[in-house]
Amino acid sequence: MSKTQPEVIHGGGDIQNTDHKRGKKRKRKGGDAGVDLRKGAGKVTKFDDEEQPIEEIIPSTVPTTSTETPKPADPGQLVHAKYGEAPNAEQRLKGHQPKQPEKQTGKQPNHVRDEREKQKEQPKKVPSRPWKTANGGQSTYQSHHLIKKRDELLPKRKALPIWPQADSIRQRLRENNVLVLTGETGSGKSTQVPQFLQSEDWCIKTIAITQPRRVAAISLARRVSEEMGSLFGAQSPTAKVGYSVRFDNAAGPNTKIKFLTEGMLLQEMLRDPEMKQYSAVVVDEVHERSVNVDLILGFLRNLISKIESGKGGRKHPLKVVVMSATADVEGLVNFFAEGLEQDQKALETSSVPKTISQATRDRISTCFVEGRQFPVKTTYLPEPTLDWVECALKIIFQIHYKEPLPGDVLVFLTGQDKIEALEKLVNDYAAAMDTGMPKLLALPLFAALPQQAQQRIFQPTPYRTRKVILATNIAETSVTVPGVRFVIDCGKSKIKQYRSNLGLESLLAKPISKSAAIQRQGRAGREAPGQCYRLYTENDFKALEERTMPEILRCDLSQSLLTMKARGVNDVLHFPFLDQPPRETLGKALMQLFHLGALNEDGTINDLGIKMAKLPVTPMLARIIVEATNPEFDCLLDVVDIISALSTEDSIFFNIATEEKREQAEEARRNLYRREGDHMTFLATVQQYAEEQTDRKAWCERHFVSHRAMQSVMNIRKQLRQQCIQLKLLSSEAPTSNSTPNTDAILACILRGFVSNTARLCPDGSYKTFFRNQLVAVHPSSVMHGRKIKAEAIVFSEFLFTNKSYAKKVSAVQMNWVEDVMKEVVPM
DNA sequence: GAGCACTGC
Repeated sequence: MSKTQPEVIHGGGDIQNTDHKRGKKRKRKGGDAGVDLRKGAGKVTKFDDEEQPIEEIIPSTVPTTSTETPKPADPGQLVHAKYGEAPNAEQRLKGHQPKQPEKQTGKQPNHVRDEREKQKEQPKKVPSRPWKTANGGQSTYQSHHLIKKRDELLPKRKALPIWPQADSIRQRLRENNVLVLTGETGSGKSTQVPQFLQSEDWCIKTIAITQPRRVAAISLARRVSEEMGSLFGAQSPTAKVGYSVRFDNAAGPNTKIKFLTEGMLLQEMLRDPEMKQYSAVVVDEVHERSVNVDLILGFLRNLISKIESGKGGRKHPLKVVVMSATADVEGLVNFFAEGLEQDQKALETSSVPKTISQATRDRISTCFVEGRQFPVKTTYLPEPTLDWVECALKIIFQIHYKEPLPGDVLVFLTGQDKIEALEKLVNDYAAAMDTGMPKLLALPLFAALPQQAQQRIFQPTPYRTRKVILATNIAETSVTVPGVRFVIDCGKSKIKQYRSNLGLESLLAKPISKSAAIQRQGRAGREAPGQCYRLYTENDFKALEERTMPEILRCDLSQSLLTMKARGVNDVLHFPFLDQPPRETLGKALMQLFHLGALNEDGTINDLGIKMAKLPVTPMLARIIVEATNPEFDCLLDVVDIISALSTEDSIFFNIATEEKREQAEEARRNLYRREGDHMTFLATVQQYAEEQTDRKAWCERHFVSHRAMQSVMNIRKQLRQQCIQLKLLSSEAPTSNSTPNTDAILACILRGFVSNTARLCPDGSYKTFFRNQLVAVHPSSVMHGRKIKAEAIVFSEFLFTNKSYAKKVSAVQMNWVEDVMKEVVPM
């Protein structure tokens, strides 16, 4: 048996997985030969040692704590897969979402439905009649395979902490419509709760279960379909388990359990406010408090109040399960109870009732499930330190000298600069270690790191080596690092905060919250008892905030408010927010929407606003798209290309580490760079990439452009074009690429969306914003950075404060253009 | 001369 998790997690046996395994086998055979997996690439030997136990590979001289090592197939660990560990690996290796077979939307023949009904009565029975697969044949074999897998998984499911509570959970939801379920990490709640509910009498429609991240939605869906012995997603229209994430909808007419990202559920709520296609909505990972989760909870609270007071148009029940890892049960119960109480007292009264009666509170069920976590011993610094990089270095070596192998170290740092600094230090000191010592392998981990480098944390630790993973808070939620027994926590993380009065985002290292510190600490106890070193004093810990400030209190609300308005929530000031954003922030966001032309003077949404809300981009970018359809400008396709590039998360022009490489890259990118600025540079890049028909990957390599980013750009571009056709902004005829882009028209449109992000050149060569006269520097990542001849005015699509105010994604404009748009937007 | 982490019709 292998002790590594990724293999345990998928086992689905598709080609990617097999490759993944092979890669690791080679690696393991290579043993202490080195770290670089790619060395052996291509030379596939034999794989008959597939099941060779790790003990036979690692000589017995290596100190192990094998008695503490949990069973590799621990279902508790499998649940963690939703944090994206293995599928993340798989997916990121591919560079984009796994391609699903063509969606099959054909109507279900009656016999299939009958099968479904039968199965519902006797969930353990196998459908006697194998379904037809797209390629025919194989289905019987496949069905046996699925059932075998399902039966194998059943004992593991039964061992999950949540299993004994199944009846209790079902009972509580029969009594009440809302259940608040606190399930610690490893309890199995995400995979089991939907399965507990699917055979209930009230459950005649689909169960939706939301996830903050795409990979989590997909990997959970795969896991649950295996546990149910069902096909998965788009494999067959009869599949009972599906998922829906951006660019990839794998749910069909027979989907009983559907995992979706929070954003997708919100979009569905726009089309179907009463959620008639669902019998239950399970909101998972509520403790992460994403903006989307807050909106979903507000909408659900309104909907439940409406249903319970008999006003809804729904014909069948709707059950809501709110699942959280931390125990803020009280807050969530009160939140929903308040909705019920308020409804009884007639919705007109806007004042929130101060007291909630016990009777109302009893209408919200609660449930607590313990997790599966090993104890973690925590150590604090006796005195505070300023240099925690140095401090982390000492502790790493202290652990390495004192503690037996295996046991990797995970260090939480704030950002790339600190990670790279510490990486260098660890490597330098490790090189000077006594040759008799086990080796140390420092592995950086942050989102901007190329995928291949990120994958290294999943490769098995080489012989007589201890991994030291140096990570940002990507390792807190998104990536589960296997093999960690020691955590070092610097107590800080970089947080993005939007200041609506300045229209500026800041990205600064701030102290983390207690719950984040506990989350980090817990990463040491996933596989065995662990240790956590906090690089601050116990008093510092006690002084931390209890919870991380929810995102909704620190982000630009204009997009959320536009979504709400489009869904018919006009009075956004009285929307039930779990945490009420300051009135001023709401007001600023409303003003912004008004200036963008999305709202009427009375604050109601207009046709333009409805169109903007339907575009999957920020309101500013949506306004630019609509502006481009103005006959005066007529540059929609070019603008869509630019917006696609602006809205991809990873940068198209990745950073280059060494000086000589950088010069090489500048040279290679020269025919992409445009003197008009970043936006026209993006346009040239997208268009040249799109024109490349033979080998786009090679094109990217030649131009030092990120292929992964460009694939994502093309996905967004396709989606935006489709949406433009639906909104009748674009005629459906095949779009033809323009001869020469009309720069002036394009920049005029960009100006319309970003009037407030404009600055003029001052005599001393600096830029100051038009509105607030605030000093702003052109970011070094811009093609406009360091120009000798400076533009008289600039427009920028990002405004960020780190060590000073930076304009990112900048274009040169003429002073009178800015004045013209300003007159139009804010008539004086 | 610099880059916390997610996500959507």
